[in-house]
Amino acid sequence: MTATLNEQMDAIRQGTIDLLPEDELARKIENSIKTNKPLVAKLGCDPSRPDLHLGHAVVLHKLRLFQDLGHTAVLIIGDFTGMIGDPTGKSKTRPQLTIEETIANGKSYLEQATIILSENNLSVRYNSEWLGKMNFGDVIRLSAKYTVAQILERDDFAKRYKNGLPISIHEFMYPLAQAYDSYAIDADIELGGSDQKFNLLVGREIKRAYGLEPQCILTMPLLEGTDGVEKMSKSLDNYIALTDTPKEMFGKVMSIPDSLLLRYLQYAALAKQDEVNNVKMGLSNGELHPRNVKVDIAKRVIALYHGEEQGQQAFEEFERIFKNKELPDDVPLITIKTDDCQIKILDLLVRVGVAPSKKEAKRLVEQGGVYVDGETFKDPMETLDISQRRLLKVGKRKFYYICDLMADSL
RNA sequence: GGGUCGGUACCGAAGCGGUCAAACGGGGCAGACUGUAAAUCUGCUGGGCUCCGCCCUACGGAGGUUCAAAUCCUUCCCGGCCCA
Repeated sequence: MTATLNEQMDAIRQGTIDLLPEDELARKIENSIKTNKPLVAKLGCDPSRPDLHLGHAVVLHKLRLFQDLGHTAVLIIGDFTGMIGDPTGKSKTRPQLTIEETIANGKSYLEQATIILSENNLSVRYNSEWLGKMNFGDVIRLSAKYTVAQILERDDFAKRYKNGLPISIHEFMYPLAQAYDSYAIDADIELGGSDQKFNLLVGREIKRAYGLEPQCILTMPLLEGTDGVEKMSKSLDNYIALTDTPKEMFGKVMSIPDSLLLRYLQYAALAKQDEVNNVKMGLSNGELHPRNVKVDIAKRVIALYHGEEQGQQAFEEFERIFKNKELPDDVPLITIKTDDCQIKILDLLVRVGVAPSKKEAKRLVEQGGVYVDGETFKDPMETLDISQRRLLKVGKRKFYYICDLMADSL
């Protein structure tokens, strides 16, 4: 542990929304330096959605920082709480998962999380380990430590209650269960998205109620998804997954609205505050072009997860397709079995999978979104000869080579 | 337990016997434009066919009334609110 108290605090503070209470954390760090004992930094994760994206990455990178500062990261896989389903930010009750599902998801979560986290000072715990052992009496004792009024302070509960939407009792238990995790591992600080603030604070209270030193809390902003409005989430399909290919990442970053540039620069590309300020100035005085800034962000995001070279390649491919309107470098070849190398264009679109039904295929054609060998294909009733390889393009970015199965093998 | 209101397409939300595959908004898709897969504008948005037309499925579930039901009746399931 080489970083001084101030260095640590400065690094930790970067980009946070809440860091509470700061002086308490400073004391903990001071003590940790003195006694040479690492702090326990906790991050709980909900394995109901096992696909990690850049939104999750914001907090994970912060947890990584704690590791880099010599502290211990404890990742709690909420296999037990997954069965409750965290209601945070939801206007609806979440579906509950079975134990088997949460375990499988938890495993996949861990694999992805370690793309960012170091494996060295990482401890992974499943909260069924302690929550699963509690009996009804334990649960009642836990719930006795919090009041309905306190629980209802939480914004989404309050809103739902006011709007006459259902809240199940078990949802009240979620924050308590999460808080109990903090007690179980004796966390010094818990990280989370800004929507987790309430849950994290419950962790403070519960630890105190059980006679331990309260935890500090740290929240990071919720990164907006590629639509620019909603927070990034899989269910809204506006996410950039950690496991997306470089090309996908590049395209998705390029599709964010200009208004999100600085957010992504800071939280997806992990630029430091002064660089963010410089870019902000550059954009407003016209020195920097938004498109180029976006390209830079895209490259840096890819570099984080796939390496710099991949970033450059993805960039070149993007230029090729969208600027020069050329072909991507890996157009898939799809072979189709026909009797006479003739196929109706509608059938073809359904077979290839670009349209779920013939109706939709028809619409695509009628709207001029289907091209064969570079020419717009206008008649939905027409038949295509595929005795030779044909290039099918649907919309702006879906490319396929189509060929009859028999012809291709010749 | 009683009363009352409600459950409509991917989501929100109109419709309350025929003119309803269902207004409107969001989302999604396609096109135009552009500096980008930004923004803006336009169109489309249940499925099948012998495709300017016809047919099938669909308005919480199951029955029923009617020439005709998302719309009326019965019953069941689910939810909100009020009373107990």
